[in-house]
Formats: sequence, C-alpha cells, structure tokens
Amino acid sequence: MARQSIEIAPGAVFYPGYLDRAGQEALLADVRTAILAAPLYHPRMPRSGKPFSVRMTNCGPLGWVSDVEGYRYQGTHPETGAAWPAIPQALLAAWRELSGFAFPPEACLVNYYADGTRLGLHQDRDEKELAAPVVSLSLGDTAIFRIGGTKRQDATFSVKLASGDAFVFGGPSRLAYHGVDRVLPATSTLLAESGRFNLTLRRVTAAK
DNA sequence: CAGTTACG
DNA sequence: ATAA
Repeated sequence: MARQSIEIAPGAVFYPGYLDRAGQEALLADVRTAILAAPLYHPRMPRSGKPFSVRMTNCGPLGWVSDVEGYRYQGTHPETGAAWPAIPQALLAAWRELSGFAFPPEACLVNYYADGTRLGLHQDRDEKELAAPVVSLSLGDTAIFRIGGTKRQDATFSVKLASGDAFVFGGPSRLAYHGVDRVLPATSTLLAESGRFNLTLRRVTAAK
C-alpha cells in the first residue's frame, strides 16, 4: 500500500494519517493494556533528579529509563521490577512497513503528554544500532513537535503531529535533535482524557 | 544527558 | 534563540 509521505529533512519522513481511526483505536487499546502491566511513571533527570513532565513506560525486551544515575536501557520497570510487556503486533507491523530494517525493534518507549507537558530538545543516542531508524506514532491531541539537525546549534523548525501520524528518523536524521514544545488541548477525540501518547520503536542492540 | 529559568 |  503506497503511503503519503513528506521528507522533512534527509531521512526524516512524516506520514500524516498513517493510521485511520479504527487503527488508532485498536492501537490505543493495546497501549491501555500495556499500561496496566507497566504503569506510567515520571522519569528523573540524571544528576539533578528533576522529574520529567512527560510520563513514560515501555514495551519490549528493553525499555529506556532515566534516573539520577543516567540514561540506559533495561529489561524491567524501574518501579515495579516486572519485565516490560511485549510490543503489540500492530506496532511490529508498523515497524516492518516504515523502518526498512530487517531486524525487529527491541524497545517501544510509551510517552504520555498531559496538557502542559513539554519535552526539551534532545537526541535519541542511547542505542547501539544507529543504522536502524526510530519510528514514532502519535495518538490523541496534536503536538507541536520541533526538529533540528545533528548539532544542538542547528536551525530547528516545528511540525504538528496529529493522532494517527507517523514519523521516521533515519539516515542522516537518525541523531537529529527533536522535542515537543507543547500539546494542543482538545484537538482529538481519541482519548477519553486530554493529552497525547507517543510511541517510539527502537532497535537497541547491534543487529546480527 | 530528554529540565528550568532568565534573557533577548 | 541562547545560556547558565
């Protein structure tokens, strides 16, 4: 199935409307199930211990976590100690369609942005396999997403990411700085609550 | 280190 | 937008 796509920058590809409403509802149900097993929590910044405003959890063999000790991937939830739940099949299918990478993702970071939540400009660089892209899916309220280049001082621009949109960071944009400036309240009817879920699929270890 | 604030 |  051919998909509408827009290459925002080399290797940074936007797929507006990637999931239709039924697909969004099915994926949201999977996310709800995952959160029952692995509750959302507030990560903390390395060194300072300051909490993020975004709440997080993960699916997959590995999950990205941050606390006063630093950033890392680990196999268990930092608060419950339980293994992360499996990555839902719908997300594995999206990875196969969008990543162009022959090996499966090992982590799905689930970020929940309540109204007022922001996430500062950063790089996803804790993965060993940088040949694999990061695949992102949005559910719920529209985000004002910001993306720049591979250096923090590079120019940035913003893109609105709506419910059902996909975004892929690959090639020269794999290490592009990006963040979320804000979430626009009441821009989607998908969630019963306000806010937005973002799901990012990553290959963490070197693919063999 | 993916935060926050002040400043321009 | 940039810096501390």
